[in-house]
This record gives sequence, C-alpha cells and structure tokens, in this order.
Amino acid sequence: MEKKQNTLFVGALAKGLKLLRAFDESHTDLSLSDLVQRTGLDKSAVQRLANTLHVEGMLDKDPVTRRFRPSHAWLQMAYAYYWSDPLIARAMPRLIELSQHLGETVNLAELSGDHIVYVTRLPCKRTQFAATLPGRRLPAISTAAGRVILSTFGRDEWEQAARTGPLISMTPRTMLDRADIEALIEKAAGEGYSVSRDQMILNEIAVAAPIRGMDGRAVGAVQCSISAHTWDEDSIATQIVPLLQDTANSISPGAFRS
Amino acid sequence: MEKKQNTLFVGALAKGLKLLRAFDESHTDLSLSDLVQRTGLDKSAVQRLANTLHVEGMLDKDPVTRRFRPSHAWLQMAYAYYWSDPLIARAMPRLIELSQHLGETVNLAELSGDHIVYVTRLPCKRTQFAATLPGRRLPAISTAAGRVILSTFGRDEWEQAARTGPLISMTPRTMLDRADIEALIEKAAGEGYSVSRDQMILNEIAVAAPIRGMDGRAVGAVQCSISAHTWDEDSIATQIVPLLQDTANSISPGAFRS
DNA sequence: GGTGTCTGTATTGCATTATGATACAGATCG
DNA sequence: CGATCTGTATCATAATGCAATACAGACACC
Repeated sequence: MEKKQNTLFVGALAKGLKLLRAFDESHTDLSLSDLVQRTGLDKSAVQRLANTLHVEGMLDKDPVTRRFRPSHAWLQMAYAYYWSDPLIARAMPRLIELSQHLGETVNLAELSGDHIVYVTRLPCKRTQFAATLPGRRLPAISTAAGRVILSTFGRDEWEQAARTGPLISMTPRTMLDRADIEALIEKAAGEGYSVSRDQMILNEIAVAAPIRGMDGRAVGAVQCSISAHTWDEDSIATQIVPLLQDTANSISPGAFRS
Repeated sequence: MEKKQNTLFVGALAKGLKLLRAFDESHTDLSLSDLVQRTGLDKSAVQRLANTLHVEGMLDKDPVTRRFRPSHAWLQMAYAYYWSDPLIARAMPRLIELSQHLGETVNLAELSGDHIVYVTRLPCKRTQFAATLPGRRLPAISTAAGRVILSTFGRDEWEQAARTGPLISMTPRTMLDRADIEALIEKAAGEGYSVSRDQMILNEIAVAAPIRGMDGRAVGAVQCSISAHTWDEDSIATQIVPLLQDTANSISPGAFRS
C-alpha cells in the first residue's frame, strides 16, 4: 500500500474502512480469512481491525461461525445521511404523492462522481430485489436519471461524461455505444426528461426528470420505473412525463424555465 | 478515554468511528471544531482523522464552508446491509404487496439491543419526515413492533426488557408506566399482534405482527402505521390484523402454530 | 483414528505511526 | 485594526499499531 499522504493521514483508519468496504451484495458475511483475501491486508492487522469494529458495534460476529456481518449501525449511517441531505426532506412528500398517483415505482437519484445513487426508493410493484434498495450505484450514463442530470450541465461536461464514464452491460440490450449515449443526453437536454428501455432489467422502462438547483444545474432526478408490458410510448408521454416533471419542479428550490 | 482492550484494539480506528457517529439527525454537517466538541478528541487528532475520512470518501467537505457532511458512501453501507440481512429479500416483495393492498404505510422492524430499527419503510401517505426513513431507532418497549417481538421471547426476557429498557417521551401520551407496558407485551403474546396509539406521533396508530424464526422467537416484525382519523378498533381488527399476520407468517422461514 | 491443513486466537519485541503541542493564516467581529 | 475565532501545516517524541510467531480447535482425508 503506497502512502497516500503524510502526517495528516491515519493509515489505521483507512484500513478499517477498507474492511467495511469488503462487504457488498455478493459478500454479505466474511470470515477473518475472507477479509484477509479481500483487503490484501495482513492477517494480524485484519484480526485487530475486525475486532475493533466488532467491539465498536460496526460488525456483528456470529458466535458459532465466527463470521462478520454488517450491523444495524450501517443503517443508522444511512439515517444520518438522510437528514444531512437537504434534498430528501423536500422530496419525500412529493415522491410519495407521485408514487400513489401513478401506482408505479418512484425513485430519487443523485449524481455521485460518474455514477448515480438511488437515494430513496418507493417500490409499488414486485421487481428485481436490487431495484428496491436505496444506496444502489449505477453508471450514470447508462441510466435515464444520470442522463437527465448530466444534460443540465452543458455540452462540455456531458460530452466528457459520455466519453469517459464507466459502462457495464447489465442486459443483452444495454447500450454500449458512447455516441448513441451522447445523443440521448442531448435529446434529454432539449426535452427536459429522459427515457431508457431494457438497460438494467429487461422489459423495464425508466423515465426521469431533473431536479434543478438555483443555478439550473440538476441536483438530482425523479425517476419512475415501469413495465414495458403495461405502458407504451404515448401513454408515457401523456400520463407519466408531465406528472414526473411537475414533481421534479416542485422539489427544485428555484423555479427556472419550467 | 480509557483503554478498552489491549493489543487487539486499534484506537485510531475507534476514534475515526467516533467521528462518524458524531453525525445524526440534529447534527447534519459539522465543522472541524464542532467535531472536536462532539467527540471530545484533540483538535489535531480530529484534523487528521477527518481528513482521512474525507480522502477515503466517507465524508464530503464543503470547499467554501469547510464543513464535513456524510457522503453517499453512507448509503452504500446501507445497501450492503440490505444484502447481508437474509430477512430483507424474503420480506420485500410481501411488504410491497401488503402496502399496495392496504394503501397504508408498511414497515419492517428488527430488534437491536433494547431498541428497534426500522429496516425497510414503504410510506404510502404523507407523514412526519422521520417516519419515512429507514435506519431509525426507537426504544423497543415503546413501539408496537418492539413489543410483539419481545412477546415471543418468553416472560422472563420481556419482563426484564419492560423493567430496564429505555423509555423516552415523544408525545404527551407516550406511555411511561413500565407495568402498563409489560401488560401490553403479555397481551401481544396472547394475541399475536400489538397495537399502539399516539406513542411516537399523535393520532398515529401502529399495528405490528411478529415474523417468527424456526425456534418461534421473532426475528423481526411487520408493522403498519395508520391514522386514527380513518381507522377504528373494529376496522383494524378485521381489515388490518389478518393481512398483517398473513404477511408476517409468509415471511417466516418455518410455519409455526400459525 | 491418527495426520495434515485449514481455521480463529493469543502473545511479544520492534519501529512505524499516530500523537498533541505549537506556530501560521484567513476569516469574522467588535 | 487589534482580538478571537476559525482551518491548516509542521515536527519531535513515544505510544501504538505492526507482523512474525506460537497455540488451539475443527474438519477432512486417507
């Protein structure tokens, strides 16, 4: 491990965080040696760090299998986050209203580097498990929400995002051509919303509208996930998009060019 | 700070976690000196630890105010938690179904020490902001969910909980008499569900049913929050309780005495 | 039922690393 | 324009986290 910085960087803390990050959707509970493998740290170090995290209540330890698991503290962190992000309190009541009106799943997304994060999710229909969980990250340019957000940033910025942003194929139809993606962002900039099909889940359509800050740049997006079996292009344009945009605008602090 | 343990306890990591815990609903963004105050740590230590957390992406830093805020990583931790807790994947589809059937807010709660944690929330109506956020902790014995869970643990355990568990007054009607609370738990044990009124929010009624593990002890509870204006005792008993219990039972791994 | 190889746990001496005092700088205030 | 807050940077000291050990229990494999 290369020293990141000196004197104001606490390596031991960084290593501890590395342990926490070793847990993800496909690594839900880890033994001591799993942690050693995943972090690349020394066995002794992992032993001490994991023990500390356990004592401090950040990791649960199964007394029989001796495996570590995320504790409820991980949810409390999210709780603290929700209070710290001023968008949430503004958005929540409107999102609830929207989801009840539409009877469809509604999400709040924010940009985080070159990914989007689903901050709040209000699932109304059965769907893929991952699609019901807040905190999920997806490559920004692969999602309707990411593209509408980028579309408010101006051509230079979205061009760069479209050309350098990460792309992973989730379905056989995931769009991987960066020029096509750039065109979609441009389209979103003109229309004020974006639609995607079959990108993350087959037969799933996502529609997203930007929540603009005072300067016109999006601070997030309201997104709606619907089934391609029950909605077609027309019904989306007439029944979903207007409500979605109204909701997004009502969340925006300043009212800008509608 | 007293040394907690020796040789397998990493103090620097523990202090870092202390910084993270300094953020909560009423402390959403903290300056360096705020952190010093809240943690009781040395200024230099906080400086280094906060910087580390920032570099590692756990804290966002406002470039102008220099204040720290929880980052999106805090949500990712919740995401990892959701995958690690086997109850979530089982419960989610059923909770969605239930919330759509009832048209009312449905929550999944788990016991965490002497508190309950709302793990998943599916708000269907406008309500208090805090009541829409997962990760919220409440004193177990003050909530319907906590009481049904405890009621499955046997008299000895629930007695102790009722007598020693934390209690805070959230509304003028919050029940503070431990004997009354114990009686409610006993009632819940007999009926297989629990109801509470005006405990956390005025005019709010909570109904909860236990999700039992293979051994009969509850591993969580399905809870429903409704308005006292639209529901009365009878309609709750006939329309809510059965559905709630069915849902809870369908989530339970083993089928026990219904 | 031994023998080998996995685990997770405990101990110890050494030097790396975190420490906290200090000094500097940029605000905001009176 | 001093005074007092901030946040930032530097540095010598020793305390603290380190990694090499050795130990113990579980499992599997002849």
